[in-house]
Amino acid sequence: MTDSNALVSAALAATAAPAKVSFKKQMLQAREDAIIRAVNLLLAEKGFEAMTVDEVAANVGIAKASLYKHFPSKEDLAAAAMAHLMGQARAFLDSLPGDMPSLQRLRAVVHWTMALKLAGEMPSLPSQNSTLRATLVKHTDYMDGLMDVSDRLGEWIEAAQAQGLINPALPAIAVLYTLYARACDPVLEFLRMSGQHSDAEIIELVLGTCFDGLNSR
Amino acid sequence: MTDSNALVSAALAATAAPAKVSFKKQMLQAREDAIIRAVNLLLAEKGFEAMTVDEVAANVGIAKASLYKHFPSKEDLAAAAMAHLMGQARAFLDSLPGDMPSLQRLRAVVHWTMALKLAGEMPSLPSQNSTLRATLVKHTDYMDGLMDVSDRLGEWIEAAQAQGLINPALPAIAVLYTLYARACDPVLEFLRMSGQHSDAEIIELVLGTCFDGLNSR
DNA sequence: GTCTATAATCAGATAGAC
DNA sequence: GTCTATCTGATTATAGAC
Repeated sequence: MTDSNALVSAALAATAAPAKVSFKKQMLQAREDAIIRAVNLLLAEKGFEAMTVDEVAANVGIAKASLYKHFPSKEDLAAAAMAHLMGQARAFLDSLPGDMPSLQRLRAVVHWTMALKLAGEMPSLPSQNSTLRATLVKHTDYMDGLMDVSDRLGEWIEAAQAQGLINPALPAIAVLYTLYARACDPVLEFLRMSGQHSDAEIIELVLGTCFDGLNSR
Repeated sequence: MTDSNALVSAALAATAAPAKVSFKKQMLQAREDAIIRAVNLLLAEKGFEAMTVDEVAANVGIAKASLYKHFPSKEDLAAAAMAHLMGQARAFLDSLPGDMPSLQRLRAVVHWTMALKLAGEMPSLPSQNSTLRATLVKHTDYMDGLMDVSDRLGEWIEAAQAQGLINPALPAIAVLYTLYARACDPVLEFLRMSGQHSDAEIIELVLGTCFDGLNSR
């Protein structure tokens, strides 16, 4: 090996070594993204209990043991999917025009969650499973995202109440919970199963009953 | 054995035999009622998937094998609980005063279902489980009850729409599904967990958002 | 890190004595 | 019909070679 080759090697090492690490990290991240996508779809389709780790591995196209190298438990798979969902939600909140009124923002968010659910991309978790809850509250990415989203929605709710557009007699926390609950509303699937309406019509219907109620105005 | 004893025996047989069958049937029915009560509570507390047949047997105080003499599968346990719920619902519908306006009837029904849920007596089933669905649709008691309840609620909905009290632009089926969905609304548990309101206040809150919406009126 | 193979556990359902 | 004991299958998780 000549001196010039040595120099070239050194130069390559200086640049390629970090580049190779980055590439490996990219591959790792890409695989984990694929896993999370698969988990998300399965959670939306059949829920946490009915989803099996074998299915996840099969859908991703890797062995189950490889899955456990990335995520230490089934609960962590679900937590990662929920954290990803929170990331999507924050991105959507960011995408709303700066001059959009608070009430319209809230409607837009609920519209987005309903569309996600009808698209089969809204993961649903049991609210009673205690080991799952424990994993979720320890997942800082998820919890940070959830709190950020809640804070921002809470501000919009209070602003809309101050404008007299949302019923000021309702506790803001009750409004927030109602919005979250509408993201998982089974009425969406029921109406789709009835086969009488398009997805867009279903969303308008349920969005309308959420904000305007069943009674006439 | 004397003739008189024979006569007594015959008389006892004529009366006691049917009485004994009735008694046995009563005991059987009482035990099955106890089973259904236990299933109902467990379904309300942890849902179908998390409920185990061992738990049901333990709560009733009998062996698991005995349980399977009464009900052939876990799905049939859930179906029996749902049929029982439909029976309760029909009794409640019957109990409403004959002169009560349609809209008030609907509100009363939703109030009743929410109270049941907060009391921990509203069984909740996954809407995706296909083998469970198959068992449910084959259970004629349950299906008859469900259809009767739906028919009667449907009439009240259309009457309230004809009076202009419920939004006539909404398909009646969408209103019906919404009322059913509010019986399982997770907002009830969320609000209770927040610890800020009494059960009565929670029901009024959620009942209000259901019929009046989140927006101001 | 990925794989095959396997451990360990749990839950639904049943056999067979009484 | 009720019991104890067991079967059967599915599922989470891991060991160990490469």
